[in-house]
Amino acid sequence: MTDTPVRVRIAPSPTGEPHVGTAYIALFNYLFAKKNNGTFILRIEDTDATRSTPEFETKVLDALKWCGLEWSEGPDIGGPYGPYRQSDRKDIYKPYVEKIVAAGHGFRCFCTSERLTEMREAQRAAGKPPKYDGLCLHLSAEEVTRRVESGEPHVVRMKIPTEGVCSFVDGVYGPVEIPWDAVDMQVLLKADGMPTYHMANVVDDHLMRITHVARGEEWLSSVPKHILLYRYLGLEPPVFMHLSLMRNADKSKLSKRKNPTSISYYSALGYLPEALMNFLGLFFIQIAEGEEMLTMAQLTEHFDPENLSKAGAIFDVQKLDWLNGRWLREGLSEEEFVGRVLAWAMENDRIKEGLRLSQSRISKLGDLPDLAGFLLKADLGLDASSFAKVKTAPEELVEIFKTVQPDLETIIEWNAESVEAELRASSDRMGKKLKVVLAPLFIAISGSSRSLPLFDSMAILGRSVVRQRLKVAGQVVAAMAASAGK
RNA sequence: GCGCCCUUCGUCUAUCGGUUAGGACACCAGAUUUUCAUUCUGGGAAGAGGGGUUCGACUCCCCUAGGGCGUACCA
Repeated sequence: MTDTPVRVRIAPSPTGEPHVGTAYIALFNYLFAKKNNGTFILRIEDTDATRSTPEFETKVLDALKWCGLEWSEGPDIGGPYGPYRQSDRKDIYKPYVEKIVAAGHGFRCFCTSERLTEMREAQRAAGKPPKYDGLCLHLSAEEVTRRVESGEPHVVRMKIPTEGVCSFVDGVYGPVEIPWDAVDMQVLLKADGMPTYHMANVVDDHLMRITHVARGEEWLSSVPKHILLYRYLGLEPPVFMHLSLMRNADKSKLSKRKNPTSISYYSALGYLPEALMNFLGLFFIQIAEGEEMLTMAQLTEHFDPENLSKAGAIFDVQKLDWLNGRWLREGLSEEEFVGRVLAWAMENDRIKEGLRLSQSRISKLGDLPDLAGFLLKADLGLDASSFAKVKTAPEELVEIFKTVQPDLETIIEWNAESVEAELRASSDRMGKKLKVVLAPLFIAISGSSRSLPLFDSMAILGRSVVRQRLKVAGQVVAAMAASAGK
């Protein structure tokens, strides 16, 4: 397209467990860079100060490294256009925002979030699309100055054309037209002084010389805002490429509630990064017939962003399993296989912790697999008989699982103490004895009623594995209740 | 609700107006294997519906239906 060197980026937000969707977009960018002799960079988008944490940032970096997606510039290794963490770039955005305001393309808005919420509710009730009503659009310069100087909290919004359409060509979707009327006066600078995604993204992509922006389909409808920002700033926009999202079995956007979505879940279960990348990469190449087991180099070779499917693909674990099996038996030598297994078992001190907790509970080493084997298992094989020893009624078990699952999601830092605290609180809220709540959880997590301490086990397994086990157990229990009710 | 997008076997897809609509995963059957797995062979399985355009539509156009995303001082 141009002869400027290709530069692409993955720009994750450290607000949760690293998501396979992030790996999917990262892989696309990585392959795009490789294919075009370009540069792949990593930028952390932590402008949401309330949700971003350094712990998640570390996890994101580790997860992408595990995937084998190495970046040439990033917060950990630096580079010529740093810093690569948006919270460290706070001061960089200010002049750009000021430029937009000075040129009359943006304005300060003093509306409270309460007023905005009411406004949107009223609009919705009236059957109108919720949009900023422009209350602060025509404040006099004097009033704005006065209120700013008095320290009144405010944001900066961008102005949007009142008529016409925004036409652009997406690298994947082709020509797209979105009426300006459908675009809201987006906040660019938040009251806390941080830019919003839209502002930071445009400025950083420009400053970091990004030539192609490949990201998820959920951004497609934001493109008009971004194009407008480039125009306001007198900058040339990059090529936009939007990738269809991976879906749950019911076609909704892949979500942790319905599917394991954490990269760490797949590594914890013993999927090979080669297989995961192979699986995800298959969405970016078009193979009519022929070999589907492909290395990163082969994926690069076949990579073809011109003919991507625009329909979101369902995350098919069975195909992943097949590929992973082939990588295990065909992709590794015997020595490599042994090495991988050992490394996997030792990951995150799983074995070490498991052994520590087992020492006082066994009479011979051979008891270990029965006692602690669940720490390594991919599938516990639970069914109704697994809960035979629990005297609690199935309906009550259903209630317990239904309550505990969302409660555990609220935990910020996942460890034995926080899990214990949450489960105690959860039991109290249900008005049940801790024992009653914990007994079925033991089985859900370990597959047995005799096992290692629950809280420690849950901490060792990690939240994504625990989430999946509770989900599976919840389904078993629901089926029990259903058949008991008949 | 409004805006944008999407629609071939259960799933991922090939087909770029003329094919018995091909492949892969999954599934079923058979063979090999002391068991199991692997491997091999075979099988069932698809163009959402309705209108056009055309000698001819999965393929181009329109409508309907279904689905997805967006609609935040979240990204």
